This record gives sequence, structure tokens and C-alpha cells, in this order.
Amino acid sequence: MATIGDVAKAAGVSRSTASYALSGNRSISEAVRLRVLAAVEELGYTPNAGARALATSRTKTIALLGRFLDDEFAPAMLQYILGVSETARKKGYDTLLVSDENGVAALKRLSSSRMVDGFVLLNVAERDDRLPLLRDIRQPGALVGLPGDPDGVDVFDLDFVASGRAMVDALYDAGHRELVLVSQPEHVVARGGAYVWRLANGARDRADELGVTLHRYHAHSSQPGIGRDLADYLDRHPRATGLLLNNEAAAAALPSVLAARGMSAPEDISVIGRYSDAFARTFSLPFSAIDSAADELGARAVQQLVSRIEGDPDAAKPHTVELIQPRIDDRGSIAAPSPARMGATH
Amino acid sequence: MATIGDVAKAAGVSRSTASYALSGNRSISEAVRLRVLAAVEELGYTPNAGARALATSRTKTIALLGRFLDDEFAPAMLQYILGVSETARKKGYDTLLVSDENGVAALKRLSSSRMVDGFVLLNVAERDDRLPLLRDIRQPGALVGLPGDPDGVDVFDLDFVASGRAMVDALYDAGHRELVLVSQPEHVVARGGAYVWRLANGARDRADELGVTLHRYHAHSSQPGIGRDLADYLDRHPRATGLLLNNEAAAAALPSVLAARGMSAPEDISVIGRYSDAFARTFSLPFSAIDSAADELGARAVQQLVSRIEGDPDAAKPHTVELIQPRIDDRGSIAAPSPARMGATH
DNA sequence: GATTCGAATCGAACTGGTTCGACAGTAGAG
DNA sequence: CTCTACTGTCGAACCAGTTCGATTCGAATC
Repeated sequence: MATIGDVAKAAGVSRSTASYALSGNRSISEAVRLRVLAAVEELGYTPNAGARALATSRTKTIALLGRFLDDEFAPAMLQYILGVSETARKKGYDTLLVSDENGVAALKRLSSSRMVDGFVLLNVAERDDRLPLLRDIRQPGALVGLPGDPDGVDVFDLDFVASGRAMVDALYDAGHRELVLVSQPEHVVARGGAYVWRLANGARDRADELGVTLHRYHAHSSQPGIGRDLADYLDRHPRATGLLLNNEAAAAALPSVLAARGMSAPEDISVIGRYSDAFARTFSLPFSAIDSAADELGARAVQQLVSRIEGDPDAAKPHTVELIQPRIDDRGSIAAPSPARMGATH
Repeated sequence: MATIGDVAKAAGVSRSTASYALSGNRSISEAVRLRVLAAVEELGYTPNAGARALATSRTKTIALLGRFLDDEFAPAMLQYILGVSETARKKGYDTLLVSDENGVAALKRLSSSRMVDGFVLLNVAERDDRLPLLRDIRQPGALVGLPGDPDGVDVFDLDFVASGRAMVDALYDAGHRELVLVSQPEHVVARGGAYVWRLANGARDRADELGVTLHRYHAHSSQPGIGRDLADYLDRHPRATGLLLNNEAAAAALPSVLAARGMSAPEDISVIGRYSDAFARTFSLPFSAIDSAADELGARAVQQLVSRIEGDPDAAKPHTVELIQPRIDDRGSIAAPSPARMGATH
């Protein structure tokens, strides 16, 4: 394996000159520069990452800390992961994937061994136990998911409050006046999944403003529970004409639930969800939905992280909280309410 | 940040002694060992990963190279990824996730910069362009997915031929004599997804042996195409009583397709798929299926890789091709054929 | 013609670990 | 009582880069 010493020898210069020729950190004569480049090419030289990291205190690697929880919707996670890793690569960074369930220990280990230049945290909880440590360490951190206290870190998330409002608006505008919101299970909230109640509160507030009835429920996040839950809610509110889904499993299960009752959207009921476009395509979900923008959020987090890593630490910008605004992918599952249902008796 | 020099000073010994006390590579008096350990604790010392990598030529990191293709079933990929990363961590390794679409370039870069100790390749193609390079480089590699020529690497995959046979057997044993197999799209095969025809050939051979009629189709891997495809095949073969699915999107779409035609499994048709258990749970798929054993394959690949990394290079074991045998998760979607259908006319 | 400046290059030091060889001290063998 | 062997420790070298300071040389300035 060729070292920079071999390159220098082949080009007839000293190691330092070869280094400067490659980094451009000092002026080097064109003739020498070309000789060094030729030697690099000929020997197939690639700098040793460990040695470079040691000398520069930069690893060109970021860590991606996820929390992969059984009862949350794991497949949706992949979108975030790829968004992060692809953006990182474009910026010249590699991504260390950490699925360690003990996030705090992982953070400590990677930070103090100086394996990475920064951290991206996924699925951040309302009171995330990784956050105090993240604020203390030398490497910057960017979060996907809004914590209760976003001080000292950069935060990127979907605006779930605005999303809840937008979902109600979309159905209200089509003429619906009685709605059902199906959220993630209660214990996802208990564990710190604040996005659940943020969306629910946004929807509730908007419904209140508009004088719309909104029934709110938590539901299971997998079958067969979720199928039963959906059927139950539809039974309980026969006059409801609009359905809001903030629960991927509910979206996946709804087509068969509707089919089993001989219903379809938007003829019998209008539906709006909140999930990623890729998810919709994969599972052929025919429902209009607010795009959860997973890849965009991952990408934004990395961009910000890299700019902090490479930026002048003295001229540090203030930390940002960036909530991206909801965008509805219209798949035609919202229409005027069915007159039959509106006239239904309880 | 404390270095081993700081630790040595605090313990009143030389740097080398501190190093030996921590690594155990030479005998050290108990008294000194305890003083060093105390100093480590007190200073919060963690070895610098770059320095260690430089000195030992070991990074304690493996690279995970995926091919994340839009038209393959991305969410299923996460199972493999987590299987790899969790097993790696248990063995003391971190995982570098490489989603770079140019796998060859990534392999070259990571190998020659000595960023990782070994490679795990996912979604390996029949003639995978990363393989020749992988055989050449100094770091060992383990594959998930069986290539045409598995020389010089360790390979782990589901036995797709046996899986195809097992699927036919399961339906034959229940009394079915006319079956339909729905595979991944043609272009997945063209790109090197050999598992598609391996399973198809296994099923065909077994069907021939048993004298069973088997209609084989490629189908789309997303909606709305896959829904239309399924309906079409059911129309074309009204006397077929058993359905084999080697296409995750087909499995996801089937419940609504069946519901739309007023059919259900296993009453009107028996169904067996091939997908992961996690996938089935997430999407509430009620079909019996051969578990694709994603996490197990990922785990096995890492175990083998680590043993090669840490093993004596002189006493190198021969490379293995390990095909794990299919296991059917019975979800009750196979029963005796419906007499109505068997008597149906074309 | 001496002085100053900048460009181009080199040598040495530094990053933070591991490991080899040497050496002192002690215990056991002969 | 000497010789050998072993244990415990230290200093120095090494891994492969980057960077600081010094030096040389030619051109421009006064």
C-alpha cells in the first residue's frame, strides 16, 4: 500500500512538498504539482484515513443514531436513513449507522474516541436522554424530530401542528363536518413521540375554530389490532365522513377494512393521511396524504451539520429550528361527503 | 481530551506500561494495573480511534454496501441492515453504511483508505460488478445473496430453489393441482436478481415432479400495476386454487384485490408468500409465507466476516456458501381447494 | 549593488496509540 | 554462590499523515 512517502520519492520531492501539492495549502510550482499527481496515479495512492484523522482531528464521517422501535413503523425509517447517508456522501462524508439501543453510551463512545465529526439523531423524543450529552460534547449535532428543549442543537422536523390544521382544512373545504382522527398508540406518546399530540392538537384547534366535530383516537400500530380499531371507530361514528390518519399501520390496513364493509374512498368516506410518498407508492395506498418528507429532513439535517463541522467555530451561527411546512400529495381520496352517510342515524 | 500519556503520568508509569496494562499483552503487576485503571476512570480516557487504527491497522469498523433500488422493495432492506449492524456492534464493530450507487468506487475508496476491516454486501447480483474487486482487496468480504461465482468470498442466502419447492409442496399437500406463481418484475431479473428465477425454477421442477400445473408470471413491484396484474392472473386462471408470491408488493396488494372480488383466503384461494416475518406483521399480511430470514442472514454474514478479520490469516478456513433452509410461518392461508373453483369453467 | 519580498521547498515536530528490544531485579535450580 | 529464567518496566521506534519554521533563490525596489 503506497504512502505519501512513496509518492514523494517517486516525484523526487520531500513528504511535506507532496502533501502541500495535494492539499494546495501552500503554493507549489506547477511542474512539481504535476509530478506528484502523476506519482499518485501511478502508485494508486490513497491517504490512510486513520493517519489523516490523527493529524487533522477530522474523520470525514458522521454518525447516524436511530431509535428503531418495534412498535413504530420501521420501514418508514429507511427513507430517513438513505436521505442522510446520500447527502453525507455528496458532501464528502461517510455515515456510521448506530442502531445501538443505548444511544447515550454510543454517543459517548463515538464522541470520545473521536470516530466521527458530528451526529445526526433520528426519531428524537420530547425529552430525549441523548440530548444533554449531545450538548456537552465537542462534535455538533443535528436532530430530525423536535424535542421539548432544542437549545444547543439544530432541529429539523415536519410542522406537525400545521399538518394537523391542514388535514382538517382539506376535509372542511370539501364540505365535511364530522371527522375521526386515528393516531399512533398511546405508548408511542408516553415514550416521547411528541409529534403525535402536536398533530392532534393542531387538528383539534383548527376543528374548534371551524366548528367541526373531531373524534380523536389512539390505535394499534399493527394488525390485527389496527384493523379492529378502524372498524370500531367507523361503527361508533356512522355520520363521520372524513378520516385523518397519523398512523402508518392504519393507512396500510384501511383498504381492506373499507373493502370488508363494502365502502370505498372517496365515495363513502374521505381520507387524508400523513406518510411518505415512497410508503404510499410501495403499498399502493390510494389516499391523499401529507408527505412526511423523510429524505428532505435527513438531507437538511446533514447539510446543516456539515456546515457546522466545516464552519469557523468562532463565527458560529445561532442554532436553528426548521419546521418544514406540510405539503399534500393529492391522490383523490377527498371529495364531497356522501349524502347517505350525513343522513345516517346513530 | 485525555491521551494515554496523561493516563501514564497520572498512574506514575511510562506510556508503554499504561498501554500494556490496558491491553493485557504483557504481564503487568496487579498494583500498576489498578493504578492505570483508576487513572483511566478519573480522566475519562478513551483511546483515539484514528491513532489506534494507525498503529494496529485495525479500525473495528465494517462497511455495509447496499444496493437500494427504487423498484425493489426498499423497506424489506431495513431488516438486513439492522441484522448486520446489531450483530456487528455485539462483536465490537461499528457499521459504515454505504448507499453509494457506485458500489465499485465505494469499495475501492474504503479499502485503500483503510477505513474498514471488512465488507458486507447486500442484494448481490448474479454477476455482481463489485465481486472481482472484492476478491482482490486485502479486506475480507461476506455476501448476502448468492452470485454466479462465489469464489473467494463467504456467501449467505436463503435457499430459493428449496423455497420454490417447499411452496409447491405445501399447496400440493393440501390438495391443490393448479397454481399461479407471481414473481418480481422481469427487469429485476435482468439486473441480476437471480433469486427470482431460482425460486421459480425450484417451483417449476417440483410442480413437474408432482404433475401439478404451474402458471408463472412476472408482475409489477408497485401499484397500480401490481393490483391490475393480480386481477388479470386470477381472471386468466379461474380454476387455479393456489397462489405463490415471490414479490412483496404483490403480497401487500393482494388483500384489497381479493376483497374487491369478494374472495378471501383460504376459503376461495390458498396463498403462500415469501417475505420477512417483520414485513408480515407490519402490513398485517394474513398469508402463510416462507420467512426470508433477513436478520439471520445479516447476522450470519457478520459473524463469518468477523471471524475472518480476527482469525489467523495463515490458517484461513475455506470460503463457505451457506444456504439456509426455508421455514414456513403458518398463518392459516392454506386449506383444501374450494370445490366451486375446481369445477369452474374457463 | 545592497535590500527586501515572495515563491518554492525541505526538515523536523506533532497527532496518539502499539510494540519491540533492552534491562533491572528476583526467584529457583544446580 | 553462581547461573539461568522470568517478571515487570521503560525508552525508542513506528504507523502515515499535516503543518510550522527555516532556508534558498530569483526578481523587484531603492
